[in-house]
Amino acid sequence: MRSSVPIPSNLIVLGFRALSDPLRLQILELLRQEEHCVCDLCDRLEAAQSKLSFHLKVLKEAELVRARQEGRWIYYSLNLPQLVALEQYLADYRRFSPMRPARSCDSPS
Amino acid sequence: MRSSVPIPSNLIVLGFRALSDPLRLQILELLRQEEHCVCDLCDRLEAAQSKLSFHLKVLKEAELVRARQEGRWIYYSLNLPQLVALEQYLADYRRFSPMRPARSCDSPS
DNA sequence: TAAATACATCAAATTTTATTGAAATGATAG
DNA sequence: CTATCATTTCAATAAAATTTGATGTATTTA
Repeated sequence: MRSSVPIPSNLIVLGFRALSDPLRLQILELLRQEEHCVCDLCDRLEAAQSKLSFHLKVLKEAELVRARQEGRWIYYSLNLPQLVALEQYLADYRRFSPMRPARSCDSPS
Repeated sequence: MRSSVPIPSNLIVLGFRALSDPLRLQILELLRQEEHCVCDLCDRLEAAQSKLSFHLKVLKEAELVRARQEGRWIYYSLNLPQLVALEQYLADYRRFSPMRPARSCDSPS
């Protein structure tokens, strides 16, 4: 076995990627209190509908939001468990990262 | 006032962006236990040196890692405070949420 | 001093992601 | 059925991120 470093799950990577854009973070900010339909988000964020639709898709594929259809509106809301999953991923660094002195580069372990 | 939705800080966005790549997460995974020099990371991750140098720069600009020079080696290590800052950013979503995440059985409190 | 090592940086090529406007879909009301 | 509204999807383009190989810069060793 050559690379023994664990490869992070795709959903984790997708999650952080989805969070790595200011507009998407603003969307989440709006969804924090209550669900919103797209036209609502368009108004609040002053962005074109197709633009928001794209970013909502990124968020949905990362499972950070959920979509619920009611009539011809689609309401988006936070998917908190996945946000918590990312939080936990980061929390593990705080909890299980003992700071050790470096081992010398040229002395084999 | 046109858009009243708070714009997330640049360091937060940079942080999540830095976390949104499998190789970079693998780097952090390796740095979790101890600091490493670049050549060490190259070996462990089987990646070209210039490639790692690029990704380390991304991580450094996001302030997720720190670099310390010793002789001709540069040792990288986690910058835990910034990881915690991102964790906190996500934790804030739990506050205004209608649901409470289940508490894990083995984490008493 | 010359050679070797560790790493950064640059430029070019490639890949990925974002933006835009228009067209398509799908629900609903008349 | 037709018109309308909310939203998605598409295609073209633009912009950004990533990879790669070469080169540059210290630092150490011979």
